[in-house]
Amino acid sequence: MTTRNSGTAPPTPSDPSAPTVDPAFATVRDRLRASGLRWTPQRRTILDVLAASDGHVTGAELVERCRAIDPTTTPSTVYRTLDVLEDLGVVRHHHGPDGREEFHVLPRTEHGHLHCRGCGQSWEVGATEVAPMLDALRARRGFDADISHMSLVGLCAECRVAGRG
Amino acid sequence: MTTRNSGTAPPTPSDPSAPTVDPAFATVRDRLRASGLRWTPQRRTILDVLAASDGHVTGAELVERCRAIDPTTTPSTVYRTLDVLEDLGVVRHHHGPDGREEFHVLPRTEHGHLHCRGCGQSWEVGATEVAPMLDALRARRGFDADISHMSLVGLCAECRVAGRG
DNA sequence: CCTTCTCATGCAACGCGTTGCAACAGGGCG
DNA sequence: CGCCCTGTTGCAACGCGTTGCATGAGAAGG
Repeated sequence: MTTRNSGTAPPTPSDPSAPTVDPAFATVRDRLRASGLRWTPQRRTILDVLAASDGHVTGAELVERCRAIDPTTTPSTVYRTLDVLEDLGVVRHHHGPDGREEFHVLPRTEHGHLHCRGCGQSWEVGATEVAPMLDALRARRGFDADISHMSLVGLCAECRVAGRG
Repeated sequence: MTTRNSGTAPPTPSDPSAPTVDPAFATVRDRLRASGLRWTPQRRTILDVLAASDGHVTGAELVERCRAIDPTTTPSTVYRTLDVLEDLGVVRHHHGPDGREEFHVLPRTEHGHLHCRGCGQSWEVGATEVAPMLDALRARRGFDADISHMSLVGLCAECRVAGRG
């Protein structure tokens, strides 16, 4: 294992050869340690992959990209690390229309997801847009729904007009 | 297999030795044929299982129950038949908190689902309860969400008080 | 009853994700 | 520096669900 000391230097974002990294990633190492957890080469690989990803990525895609960096990558390690990172708030996951996992990196704002079963496209839906329903559920049932895990399947405007679905 | 007759029984117990079957199941055979599809022993097995189920059942459970009737049952046949039956409206499926399939037999009214990640319980949520959100989505985005596929994960009142999750 | 057209079945293999377990390795501490 | 504790990894096996393909069997028509 190459145990070099690159990448995670807190005070100096001035290495011109290194890609610019979101500061949120830089703290992960310390946040792990602060919880008694470990910083390992495998976790660094996954963090690198996440830093280079945006939007929605499936679990399988992440595994594949990790393997591109380190061919010895194992699925179980990736999925277990993703669980840990979700606890830290680095990623959020929900389930696509087929039940497969989709991960969202560093969500700036809480949001849910819409998936069109006609064209397969998907959209984000902001917290404010579903707030009335969430409030209603909380008021009537005391149920506090996690919007970032929400995934609605249906038909988009285009596909409705086109008569798909 | 205790085949009890449920509350609102229509008055036609023609064959006393045969279990009383919900009339909705009786039409399945003809509706299949009307679509150029076939009525097979395997499909009959699955229909029998469904008729004896209520509430939410996972795919694996259905496979297992079919095997109890006919040990030669194959998963692929069961899942493919469930797809067909979903087209006919006999079942509806959604994905549980872990992404696994859950089937709902003969839904009387459209409804979505709430799953508590604290205690694992789940509840149905009626169409009217989420109608405002659906209307808003349709109005603002033209997106027509399928409520019966909706599955919200969160914390129920009890678990919130207990500080779980 | 037999033919024929097509749908359905079973099998085997696959894909995604999870789990139990033994071995490994961070990293705090003396 | 080296020990030790405990979190982490990799492996192998599993569970759920899907898919491609060759074979089997509904059911309509002669």
